Amino acid sequence: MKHVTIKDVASKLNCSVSTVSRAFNDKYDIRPETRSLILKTAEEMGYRPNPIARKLIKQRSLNIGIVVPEFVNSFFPEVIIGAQDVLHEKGYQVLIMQSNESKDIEYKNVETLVDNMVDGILISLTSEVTDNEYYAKLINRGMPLVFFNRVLEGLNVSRVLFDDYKWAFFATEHLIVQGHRNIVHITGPEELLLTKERIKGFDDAHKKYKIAPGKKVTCGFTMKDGEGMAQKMIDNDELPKAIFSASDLSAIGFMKTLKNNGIRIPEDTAIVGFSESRLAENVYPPLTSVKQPTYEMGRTAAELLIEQIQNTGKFVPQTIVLNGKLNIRESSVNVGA
Amino acid sequence: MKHVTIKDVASKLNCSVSTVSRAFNDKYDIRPETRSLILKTAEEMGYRPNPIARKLIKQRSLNIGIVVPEFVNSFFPEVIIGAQDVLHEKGYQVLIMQSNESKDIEYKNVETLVDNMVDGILISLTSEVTDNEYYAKLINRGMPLVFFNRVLEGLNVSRVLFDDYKWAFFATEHLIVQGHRNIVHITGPEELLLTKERIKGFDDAHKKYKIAPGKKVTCGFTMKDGEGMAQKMIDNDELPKAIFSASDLSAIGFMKTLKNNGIRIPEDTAIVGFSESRLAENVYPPLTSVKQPTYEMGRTAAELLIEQIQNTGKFVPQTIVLNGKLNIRESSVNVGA
DNA sequence: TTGTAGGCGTTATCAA
DNA sequence: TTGATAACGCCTACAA
Repeated sequence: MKHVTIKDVASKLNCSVSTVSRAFNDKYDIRPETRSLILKTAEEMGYRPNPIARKLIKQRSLNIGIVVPEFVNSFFPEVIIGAQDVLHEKGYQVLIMQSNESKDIEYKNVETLVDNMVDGILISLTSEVTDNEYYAKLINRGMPLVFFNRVLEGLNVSRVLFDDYKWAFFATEHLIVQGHRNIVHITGPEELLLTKERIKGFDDAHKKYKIAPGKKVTCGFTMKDGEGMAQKMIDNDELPKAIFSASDLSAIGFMKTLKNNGIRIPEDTAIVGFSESRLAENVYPPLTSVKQPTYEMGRTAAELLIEQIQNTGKFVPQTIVLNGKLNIRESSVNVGA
Repeated sequence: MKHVTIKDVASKLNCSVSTVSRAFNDKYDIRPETRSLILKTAEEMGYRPNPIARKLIKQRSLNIGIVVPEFVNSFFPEVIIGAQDVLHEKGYQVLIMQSNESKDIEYKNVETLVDNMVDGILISLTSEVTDNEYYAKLINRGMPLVFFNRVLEGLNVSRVLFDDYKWAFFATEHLIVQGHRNIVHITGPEELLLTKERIKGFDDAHKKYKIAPGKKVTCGFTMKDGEGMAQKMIDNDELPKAIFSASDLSAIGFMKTLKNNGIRIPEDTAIVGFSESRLAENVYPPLTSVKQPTYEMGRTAAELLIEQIQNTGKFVPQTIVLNGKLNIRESSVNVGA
């Protein structure tokens, strides 16, 4: 497509390109009448300064990139909306990229954003990313970066995360208080820090009540993953009395298979999910789940990033831990006892 | 952040920038050894051609923009994944923007993409966009464009949409066949073409069975919208025997209020949704809904766009209508009769 | 096979 | 207050 350029405007008005440029850059060394004439003419001609050329010379874009591992769950979209609200307000445009849980795509996404000279990046990692090297390099090159939700350790970078340990602890404790002694934790991908934190919370809750540690099984975050896990347990005849799942979707998939097999929830098996989605309160039976402050996570990450961009050099990375809430519903309430 | 440039590489190797450039552009007028030496050195130095500069000179970016009105529903994310699969394969990077159902943000998003010199745009409109003017201009300027799902009429542009008329007809017919004669259609925002099509389908199904036309009430696409609508009907004592809702979310919100008021589904009021979300089969009772081919919609739109980009000028815009499926579940099956 | 130079659309520096 | 000109990083005739 064709762009009207600064030259077109200049030649139409018989003035130099620098004058036109000045009119658009709010410098004061230009006569007001000239300025308004230029602006008017440019408007008529449909001229808009080309930000590509501008980027090239200014080395900044007023664009921010957001990279998420997936957005089939409502979790990331909600975070993005929070971030977007802050960034738009500050005059930034937001470019979103999703990595489909693939490390290769994630790296490509980041490169694309770097190539497009975004001023900063908000990122949540795919589960395939386990080592620091790539991002250490990026940070070293001076790209303002904030990790959220799925983060790495050992990097000098800001992070916004959820207190996975604490809420896994509470979720487990809730099941224990309901009288359960045979709880299985369906974890997320083992590489994720949040998985490790949730496992720790799960174990410590057992310790507090002096119960033998519950079993852990690794599982993905999708509904299909949950369905498969349930089927496996049923087939092996090792379905526990209670399940604490690291994701709502896998919990709901799990429930689905149980229901199809005539197993009652919570009477036969109680279930607690994590990372509340809109699904939780609408499935049957309604699912007990840990609610995370998604919108706030996006806002916080965005604010941190902007602060960093505005204070390059003297900015000290921080880690902000957000709080949550356990929504108790029928899927875990011991109606029998 | 600092970029290694072509000059750095050239001076390191004591050659000219054009030689380096050539090495990266796979032209054959370069000695293989020179080429591989340059590539190797560049790699070591961390040089990557700056696509901003490249865009400026080539006037193309290998980037495609996708603009969606929202992505809280899983509908648009699924479409995006379909489009992304095609585009990645063709070597394009995908920039996603969401408009939050606001016309202003939508236009800004489009401008940002144009400014970033994307090679084409896939777009689904916010409900606030009702006139052609803005997009007519964009098309006129030569930006390759494909509308999907939420489209405009009267523009010379490719469109991928769903046969809303047909499936609204079938959904309604299903309720009629179940014996219902008092069906209310909860529509989407009136401005949307798809809303009009669904209303037409709803009415024509009534005609076919020679039943007096059912009532229509306008409503948003969110769960809250559905909840409010149900409450209003209950308060006014005008709850019908059957509901055909233009969105799963509003249908589910509707169900929620009904359940809270002790109204049985489908015995007291039967419900059919539209645009199947993952929720449909997991809520209680499971919701009858029209399933749309989201992933395929994304693929098709992307393919159309690429075709258009590759044949600028001689490309003839097409409208592709995709098929769907009615998933019949408990929420609408007449158990009483 | 390689180098030189002009240009993509801007902004910034210096003269005028 | 305005204009010429050199960047920004790259590509591509054209010349060597």
